[in-house]
Amino acid sequence: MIPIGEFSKICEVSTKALRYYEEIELIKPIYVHPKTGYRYFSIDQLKTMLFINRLKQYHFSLDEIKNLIDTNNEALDEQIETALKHKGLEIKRQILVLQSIMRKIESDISSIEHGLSIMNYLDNIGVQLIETKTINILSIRKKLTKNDCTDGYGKFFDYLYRKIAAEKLTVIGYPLSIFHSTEYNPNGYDIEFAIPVKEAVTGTRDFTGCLCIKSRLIGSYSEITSVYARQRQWAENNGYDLIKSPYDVYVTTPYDIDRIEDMKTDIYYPIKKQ
Amino acid sequence: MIPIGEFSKICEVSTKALRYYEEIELIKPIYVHPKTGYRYFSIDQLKTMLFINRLKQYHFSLDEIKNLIDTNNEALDEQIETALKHKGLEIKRQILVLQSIMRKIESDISSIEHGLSIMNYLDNIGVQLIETKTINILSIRKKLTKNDCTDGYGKFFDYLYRKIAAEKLTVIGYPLSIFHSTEYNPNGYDIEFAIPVKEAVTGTRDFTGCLCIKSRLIGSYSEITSVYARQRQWAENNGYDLIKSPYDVYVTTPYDIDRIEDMKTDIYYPIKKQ
DNA sequence: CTGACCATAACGAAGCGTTACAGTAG
DNA sequence: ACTACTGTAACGCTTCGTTATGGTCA
Repeated sequence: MIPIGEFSKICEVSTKALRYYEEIELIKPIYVHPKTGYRYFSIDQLKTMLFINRLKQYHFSLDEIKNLIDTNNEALDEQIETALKHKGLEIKRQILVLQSIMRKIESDISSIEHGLSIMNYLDNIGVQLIETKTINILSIRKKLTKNDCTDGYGKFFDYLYRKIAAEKLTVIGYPLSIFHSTEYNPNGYDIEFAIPVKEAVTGTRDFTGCLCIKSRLIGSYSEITSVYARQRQWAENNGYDLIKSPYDVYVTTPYDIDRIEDMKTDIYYPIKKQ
Repeated sequence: MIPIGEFSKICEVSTKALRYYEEIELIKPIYVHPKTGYRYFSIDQLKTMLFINRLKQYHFSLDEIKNLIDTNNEALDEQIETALKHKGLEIKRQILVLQSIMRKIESDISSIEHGLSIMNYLDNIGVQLIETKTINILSIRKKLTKNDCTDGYGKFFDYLYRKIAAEKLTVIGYPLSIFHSTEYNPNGYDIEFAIPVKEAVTGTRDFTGCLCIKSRLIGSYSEITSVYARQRQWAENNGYDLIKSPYDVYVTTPYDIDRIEDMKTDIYYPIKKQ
């Protein structure tokens, strides 16, 4: 029977934490004095506590840990193994994210060292006025949630390309996606994926030409907001209003190139004179 | 003049977030209608907002961002560069931590696949009873905060080794550290760093021998709690009480070996019969 | 008039740390 | 009696998301 303070020292877990763990029913003292409320733990609970510590070190949340401990001992190890593998993947993803952040930070630092402001690139985003022509496109329109987006749009284009192959259609332009919902919507996006084709068949439609501004985004798609911001600024300065459904033309795709930094996307935004 | 909803869409920042940012004075609308309270932003604020987004992506806290933005524009870029470099180091550290977690997870998974429970190693920690001899040590005693600890104890031993070299003393044993404070203390530790030497000179003292239990820790020092837990369990089972000031003897040091997994540390805990 | 947009206000979440105040073990 | 330990209770931190309720713009 070990009082809370000593238990705390052995496991290197604060008494506050131990009380909190009791509250959320993660680990309970084996005995609580009915009058004083003093908590007492057993030597055997050390093992449990060390297990909890280890999982915490692996970035498991207390809730996840609780689920792993609550499990009755049948096949516990299997569940732990599954959980560990799962967490391992999560950690790997985090590492990749951090590494990509590192690259961006380094690139920003080198910008500054070359005398450029960190947001300088914004003013360098070119904007040109262009009158697009009406083209025939094969397309599917989808309402996507945030999650769908992180997976990338590849699967939708795959679908279109399969259809093109099956029906022997003739591709006459780069793939594009048309954003029917306004740019940012926490619930999801309404996006039409399209590929220009020669033949007018079922599933194709006319994509009407109009007056647009066009900018080229080079590099990761995550910079897209900057382009929209710049276009809006340009429109304001030149007396135009942005109107419905901007669209992106993928001049290169991830299939074509190795490095995200080389990706090229043209952003078109329909406009009209104020 | 852009109302909050549109501004939100352009920057991909929720309106709730924008209102919160106003509250903490990170970015304020240029105009708030006095009667309706409607917020309006300017096109120029897009740039600021995108800058904030970027720093957020780099894991800057809103507070840090605020400080970088509040700064009057003199030498702003220099400050940003400093901040970026600093954050870069932080990210690098995080990557290292995550990578070490990955290795541990993988090792645990392989344990389980070999039919071992994940906490199995605990029962394999050996404990032996031993009567140590009194030795002469050169030592310094320090009160350390948590931060000092994460840096490692190297610098303290460096100090001792320099002294040994300067005074031409004879080393007669492995370096050790004696924990005078009880094991876990949120405010810091009271630790004595020592190296056994032959000569009795200023700065040396007798380190009195006593009855101890001894366990060997192989691998990262972060498993130390497990050893303490195991020793306590052993003591309980065998009718001993742990008494003051456990100490660690570094049989290998980081200088000697490449892989943390090969590190060997002997943990001594003085005991007495109940 | 309707629907989309905006406002304020208060609570919640994760995992404890931090007072503040008072009883208890040895 | 003294001191170190323990108890409960309540608020704080960070960054918004989530209702709930009601006014406003086109």
